Amino acid sequence: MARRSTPRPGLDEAAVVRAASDLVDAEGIEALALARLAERLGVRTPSLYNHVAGLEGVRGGLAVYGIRELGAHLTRAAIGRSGEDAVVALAQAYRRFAKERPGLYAASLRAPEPGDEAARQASEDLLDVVRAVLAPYGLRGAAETHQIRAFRSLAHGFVSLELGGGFGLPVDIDESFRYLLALFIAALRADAASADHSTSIPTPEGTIR
Amino acid sequence: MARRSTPRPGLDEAAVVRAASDLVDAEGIEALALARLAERLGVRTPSLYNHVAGLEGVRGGLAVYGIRELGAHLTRAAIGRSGEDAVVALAQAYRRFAKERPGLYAASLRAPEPGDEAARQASEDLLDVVRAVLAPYGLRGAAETHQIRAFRSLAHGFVSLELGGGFGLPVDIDESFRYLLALFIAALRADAASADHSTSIPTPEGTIR
DNA sequence: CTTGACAAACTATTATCATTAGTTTATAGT
DNA sequence: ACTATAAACTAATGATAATAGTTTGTCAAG
Repeated sequence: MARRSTPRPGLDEAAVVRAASDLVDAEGIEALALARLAERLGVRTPSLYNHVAGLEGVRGGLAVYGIRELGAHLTRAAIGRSGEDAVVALAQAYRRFAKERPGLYAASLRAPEPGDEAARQASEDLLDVVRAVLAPYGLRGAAETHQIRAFRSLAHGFVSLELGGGFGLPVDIDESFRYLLALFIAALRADAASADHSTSIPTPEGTIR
Repeated sequence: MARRSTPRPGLDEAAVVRAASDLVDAEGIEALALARLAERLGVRTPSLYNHVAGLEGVRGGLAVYGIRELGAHLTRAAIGRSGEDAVVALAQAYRRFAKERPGLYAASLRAPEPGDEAARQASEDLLDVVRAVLAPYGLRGAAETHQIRAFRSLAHGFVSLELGGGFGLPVDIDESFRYLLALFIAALRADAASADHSTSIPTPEGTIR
C-alpha cells in the first residue's frame, strides 16, 4: 500500500521547490542557483534534474508555489469578513505576505509559460478570492475587471516599491498604505452607488477576469 | 582644445550604457551580459572593465540612465499642462515609456547602492516632476508624501503587471488604466476639498519626499 | 530468498560567463 | 621624436548550467 513507486526516497519536486523557497526568502531571488539548492539538499547538482527541468523548471515551480501560498494567505484573511472590512484585510494580508516572504513573492511574479496549466489554475484561484471580496460592490463584466485590476495594481505596486527600497523615508509607510487603501475604497463606494442593483440577479457570466 | 584626455577614442561609460539599453529593450533584462555587450561594441569582454565596474556597474549605470530618461519623458508630458490634465498626461507618459522601453524601465527599478549619488539625484529629479504636478492639490508634508507614493504605486503596479503579462485578456487594458486614473483623480479632488488653502504660502520646507 | 527492472543518485565533460592579472599598443602632449 | 598613459588585448581562474553515461539502491515478482 505504500505510495512511493520507486527507490531512493530522498527528493521530489516539492522538496526542491521548498528548498528554493527557503533560499530565495533568506538570500534574495538572485541567489537562486541549482548549485546552491543541491548543496542545501545534500546532493550533487545534476541529481536535481531527476525532479525538475533545470533552473527554469525550479523558477516555474516556485512561481506556482508562491501564487498558491499567496492565495492561501488571502483566503485566510478574507474568511469571516465582508465589505470594506474584507477589502482592508485582503490588502493588509497581501502586503504582509510580500514582506514576510519577499523572495517567494518576487518569484510568484514571473510570467508563466503559455502552456503552464498549474500556473494558470493557481492564478485563477487567487483571482477568485479577490473577485469574491469585491463582489458586493455590484460591478459585472468589464467594470469588474477594471476594479480587480485596479486592486492588484495598487497592492502590487505599493509592495513592489516598498520591497525595492523605492520609498526613501522609512517613516509612516503604513500610513501611506492606508491612504492608498482609503482611496480605493472610496472608489468602490462610488461604484456601488452608481451601479444600483441592490438586489441583483447572479448573472451566469463567464469566469475569466 | 580637444576634450578627450587620452587615447583610443572608442568607448566610454555612456556608450556602454547606451548599448546595454538597446540590448535589454530588444531582448529583455535577463539578456544583459558583458559578453553580449562586448560583442555588440566590437570589443573583448575584459575591455569593458576600463569603463564600467563589471556587470554590476553596468546595471547601476543603466538604472541611472533609465531614471533620467523616464524623468525626461514625464517632464515633456507635463510641460504646458496643469491640474488633472497634467496628472493624466503624466500617467499616460509613464505607461508609454514603460511599454516603449521595457528593458530600460525594468533596469530603472533596481534599488541603488546606498552611496550612489547619481542615482539619488536622478530619483530626486524624477520625484520633483511628480511633486510639481500634484502641487496644486494643496497637500503638504506627510500627506503629500502619501499622495506621491500612491501615484507611483498605481502607475508602477499597473505597468508592471501589464508588462509581465499579468492581465489575462488583451482587451480594454487602456480602459482599465483610465479607471485606475479616474480613481486617483477622485482622491485628489477630495484632498483638495478638505485641504482648503486656496492661497497658501509656499512653506520653506525640506526637499526629501 | 534471489533477481531483475528502474528510478535516483553519481562522475565526467562541455560550454558560457564574469573577473583578475599582466601585456601590448595607440595616441596626446611635451 | 619621445614618453607617459589609458585603452585595448591575451591568458587564466572559478562559478555556473546542462548533458551524457554510469553506478546503485530499493521495490516487487518469481
